[in-house]
Amino acid sequence: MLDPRLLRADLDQVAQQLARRGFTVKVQDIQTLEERRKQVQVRVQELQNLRNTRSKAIGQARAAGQDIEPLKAEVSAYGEELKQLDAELTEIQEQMRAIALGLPNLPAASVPDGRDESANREERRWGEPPAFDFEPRDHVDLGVGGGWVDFDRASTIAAARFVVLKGPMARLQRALVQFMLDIHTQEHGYQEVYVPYLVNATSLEGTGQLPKFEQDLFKIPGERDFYLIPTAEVPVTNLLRDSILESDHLPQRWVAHTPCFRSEAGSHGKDTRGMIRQHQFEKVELVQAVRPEDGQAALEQLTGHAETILQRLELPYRVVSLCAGDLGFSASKTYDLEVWLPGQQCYREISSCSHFGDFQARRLLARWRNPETNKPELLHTLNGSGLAVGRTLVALLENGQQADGSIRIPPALRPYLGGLERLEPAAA
RNA sequence: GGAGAGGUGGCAGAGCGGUUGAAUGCACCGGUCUUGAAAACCGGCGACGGUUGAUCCCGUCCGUGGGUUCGAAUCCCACCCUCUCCGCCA
Repeated sequence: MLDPRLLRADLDQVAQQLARRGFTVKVQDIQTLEERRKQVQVRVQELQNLRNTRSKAIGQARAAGQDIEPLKAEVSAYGEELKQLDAELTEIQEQMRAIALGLPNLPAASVPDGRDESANREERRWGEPPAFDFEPRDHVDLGVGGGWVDFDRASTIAAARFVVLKGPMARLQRALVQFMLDIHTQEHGYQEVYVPYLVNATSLEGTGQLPKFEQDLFKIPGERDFYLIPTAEVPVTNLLRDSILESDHLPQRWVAHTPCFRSEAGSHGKDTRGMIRQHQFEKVELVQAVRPEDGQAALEQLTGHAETILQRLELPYRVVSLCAGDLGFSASKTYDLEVWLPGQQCYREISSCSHFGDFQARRLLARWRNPETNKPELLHTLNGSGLAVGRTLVALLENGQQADGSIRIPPALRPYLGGLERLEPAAA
């Protein structure tokens, strides 16, 4: 959520910045509503003040043994107008909140202009795409051919966009999770957390998935509705909700491994082949809460933490700065890490690292006590995948493939696989 | 699932329906004392919003939402959460 004071004080400026995203702010509607809000609120507070002071007078008059009936009649008379205006004020405030919840974050100044991903800016590349002296296959051919991956069975168990991993592939996934968690906890200073995979609507509103993007989520209806988490960002960032952290507890760094569930509504026909876009996938997520002045440096650092994983796995990648039009709803700046996939002959997103400024913190009421003012102030939050495990499997398969269909395991991962150097296809 | 207890400021914890936004303690901030620190003492210290150049001031907030009343932290109803005991159970 944006600062409501900024919305009141400089709405045109907000509209201008959001236009960079291709988002149109209904400036006139908001201003009209705001004027009415002010008018009604002033009158409501006036009436409340009258009621309070006159009610106190009743208490005093009664204590003094005076007749309080006339006073009671007077105060009752305020009741009707107050009740009506108060209801209107509540209504206006709810409308305002609904509007505010629907406004995306302001793009940071360093975010490039542009409407869609074609305008994203490549920042740097790491590693060389491998050269093959044979026609490289994609992960579906390799995985199914090796007897490690079964899409057909998954679709009979659940539906399309699910997968069954078998034998060494299931083990490889488990190894990757351990590998990533070990690096982030032991080398990068993150605390590992285990969190709920079902969350309530309030948590999703806090991080920005609700109210606008309900169609992207799996909902579990019941006496109380729950949602399957689309990313660990939701439960982990909500560790901060309604709290005030002491400054010596900052920065706060958490890492969590969770499954992620996405409905992928609206992406029909997109990436239907393979494990790139699934309803369920594993991810290791990094989350940080920092002092506002540290946010920018923290984004660079967090992105570097995710890059470390790719480097240790010897996977070639590039870093892309998302343009304003391609930014996620809550993000003010995002770097995507894109891994090279020989099967598709292109770079594909494997991690997304974002800085949210105080956008999430305001929704979450996530604060820290600034020692300089001794007042609670909003934190800045960040997160990034470190990495998406399913896509890491894809990348390892495609980049490590050999002419005979076996897969080379990068040395850094071997200790997690009992020293295994290659995945050998199951005998046909 | 059954029975009971409870949800109050950063934390702990008081609070006969009427000058209680809320005692007290801890923490925190400022000061006195001290070579320095600690201790002791003095003073300050909730959040959010409106208004303001900044104060003052005003309003709202005692789990959430309703209700009773001239007036609710305090009474009533519903819901949520926590704890204890019993049952069941990975």
